[in-house]
Amino acid sequence: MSEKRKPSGFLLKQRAFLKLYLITLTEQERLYGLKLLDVLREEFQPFGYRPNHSEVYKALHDLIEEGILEQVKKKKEGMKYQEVVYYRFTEEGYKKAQLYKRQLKTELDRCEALIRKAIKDNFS
Amino acid sequence: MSEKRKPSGFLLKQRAFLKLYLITLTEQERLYGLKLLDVLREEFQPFGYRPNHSEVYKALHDLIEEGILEQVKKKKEGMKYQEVVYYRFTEEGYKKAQLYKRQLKTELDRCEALIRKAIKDNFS
DNA sequence: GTATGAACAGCTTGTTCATGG
DNA sequence: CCATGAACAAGCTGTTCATAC
Repeated sequence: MSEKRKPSGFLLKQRAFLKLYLITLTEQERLYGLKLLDVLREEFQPFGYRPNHSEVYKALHDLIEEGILEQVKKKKEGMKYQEVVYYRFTEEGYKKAQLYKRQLKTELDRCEALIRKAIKDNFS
Repeated sequence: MSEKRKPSGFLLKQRAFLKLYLITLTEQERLYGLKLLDVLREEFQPFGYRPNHSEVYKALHDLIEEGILEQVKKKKEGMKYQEVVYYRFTEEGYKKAQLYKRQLKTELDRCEALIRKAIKDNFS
């Protein structure tokens, strides 16, 4: 009775989108959860997109389960006691991350094409 | 306890996307449910998107509830008995539809910008 | 088999709660 | 207050069932 469902292939999901950004941000700079959320919200604010904290944490946890990232618990800079969770690539993780990014590039190109088609088909 | 949830403003939903196409197709040519589905599937097939029949019906029903479209039950061309449901704009519907399309144009532009930003941010 | 529609079930995601510093 | 995480619940969407021709 419980079958797995095949997605119709509409636009990509928020979770995948966030995972892509989290990989790229990890390549650039080591940050922790809520700080990543801040950065993302600021980046997307002009685009009317405001992710919530749970989605970011779940995306990070997904990347851990896939063996791409691992946690590093550290004291927050300047704080004596506040411990926060930073992320870095695992041994195998960077290679896996590059593969994931290549897949997402294809997916983003597809979505862009779909949206451009809709603009063309409905507004020309 | 049951609050309405505020969307985070990620990409537009499939339902809205289909409603836009159904309005435009109704402007161009009068068709019925499953035929509209055929047309849409053929259009999107190169883009890996294959909507299912329920989503198309639900989108049509939404447009009826919003007072944009109405049903016209007719015999299928060449068929004596097979009755199918065609759609046309209501009296007020065409004006409402143009408003909806203007809103969707803004939304599609926003989504395109978001995707282009993601490509730029993650693949440059 | 084609067509329409509703009911159901699974997936996605936003809100709330719990714990700790 | 900030930070992390899990539990919960609402919303979206794919599959199945029912009805009719």
